[in-house]
Amino acid sequence: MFSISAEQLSVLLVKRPDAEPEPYPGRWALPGGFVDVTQDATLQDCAMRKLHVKTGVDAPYLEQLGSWGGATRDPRGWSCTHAYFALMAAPAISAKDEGSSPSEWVPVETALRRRLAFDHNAILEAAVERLRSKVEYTSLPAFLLPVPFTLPQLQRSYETVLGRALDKSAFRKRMLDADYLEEAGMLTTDQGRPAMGYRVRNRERAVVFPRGFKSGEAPG
Amino acid sequence: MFSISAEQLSVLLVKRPDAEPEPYPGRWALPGGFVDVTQDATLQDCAMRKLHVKTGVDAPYLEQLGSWGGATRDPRGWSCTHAYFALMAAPAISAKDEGSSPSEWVPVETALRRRLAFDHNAILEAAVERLRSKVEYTSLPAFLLPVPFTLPQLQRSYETVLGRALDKSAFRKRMLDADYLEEAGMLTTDQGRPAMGYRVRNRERAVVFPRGFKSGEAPG
DNA sequence: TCAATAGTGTCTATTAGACAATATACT
DNA sequence: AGTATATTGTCTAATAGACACTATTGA
Repeated sequence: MFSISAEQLSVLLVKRPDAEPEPYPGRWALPGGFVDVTQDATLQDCAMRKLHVKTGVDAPYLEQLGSWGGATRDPRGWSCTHAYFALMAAPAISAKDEGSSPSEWVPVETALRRRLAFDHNAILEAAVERLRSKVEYTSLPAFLLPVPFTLPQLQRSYETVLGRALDKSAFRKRMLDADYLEEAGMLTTDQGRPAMGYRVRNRERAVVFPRGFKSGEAPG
Repeated sequence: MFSISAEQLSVLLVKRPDAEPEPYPGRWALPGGFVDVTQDATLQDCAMRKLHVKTGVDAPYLEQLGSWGGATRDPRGWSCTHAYFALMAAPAISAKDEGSSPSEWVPVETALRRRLAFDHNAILEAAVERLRSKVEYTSLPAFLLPVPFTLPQLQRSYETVLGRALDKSAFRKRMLDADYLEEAGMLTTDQGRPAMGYRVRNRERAVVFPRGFKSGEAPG
């Protein structure tokens, strides 16, 4: 689960219980859990359920990332995990409001420097790589903003994920030419001229642009 | 497992046993099977093993496609499958040389019209869609050819997958500018001028071009 | 010499980006 | 007015595609 927190691309981590029978006690991990065959009709349903429990968010952008399976990734034996990645607006309140287990939004660079539970470092790396590469040629960063948002805010969202500046004029042309945004009234900001607010027309799927940004990495 | 057979993008199908205890007896299905935790260290290893058993091919292009899990996809109960797709050169001999179970290379359009076992129609659709969309901006069709191959052959491979003609000059510029091919001596053909043979430098991963072909669908 | 295919050259329309200029808010 | 930000316009360099042309083989 990704969001922009403190001007940085951040990921939600949960702390594993300290109790010994569980593997990796006390370690930070990506949110997850076991499929419950009594309530999860599909893998996607399971991911949605976990996500709702953790964040209260109902309809984020959700995409299957991949599956990791093998003999050594869990000390309890051969196991397989199904990773999804979700994009959502920065939560107003910190994620810790559940009494259950501690969780926090951590900038991805920080998270990757920690030794996460299981093979979650590898999974997070893959997720960040996929996100960064898709941001070069899709509208994904729009899902990291609360609606409505302005084009300058959207541009900052792109720049935050990509870690480099983009040209304003070219950026606006790309977004408006793709015709995936609809106007949602003027928004006044703290300072300066107000800007048009937008929302994405179809929150189910991202828009794909015909090419990436200049000198941008190509999709993987 | 995809290949080009009879000038068409084709997929390997296997016939399920007629014995009743097995679900979907006698139906055509995508090749697959259960993970064997005693010999498959990872999911990827398992996919490689299945592929080798079915086709004898050792090092094709292999990519994880996605996972399908749910309560209704297998009559025996909640199940999860991990789909990979492989690209390989057209096998000289038909795939049926195993005495085990009947299998055949079928053009994808034909295969999709059949009622395959399980949810394999959906999986095959996803695979074809992924392949077609990635062909717009990657070097994937190079893996569908025996090496060495000529640029005209490579172009036909692209055109076969995409189902439309490409401009020769632009195509050659794209391939050679990407610098992912190395020369492998002249090849004489049945008729006309001989052509330079090429092989891909790195068979592990596909090359990504900075943009798609004109009017091509964008990557998904 | 002809048919067939491989390979190259030229021109043009498109467009992403650089960057300057203008517009609109608040103080 | 002056500052800060949003939005638009102009110019240019890069390039993909259209298409004509040349090159090299065998019959």
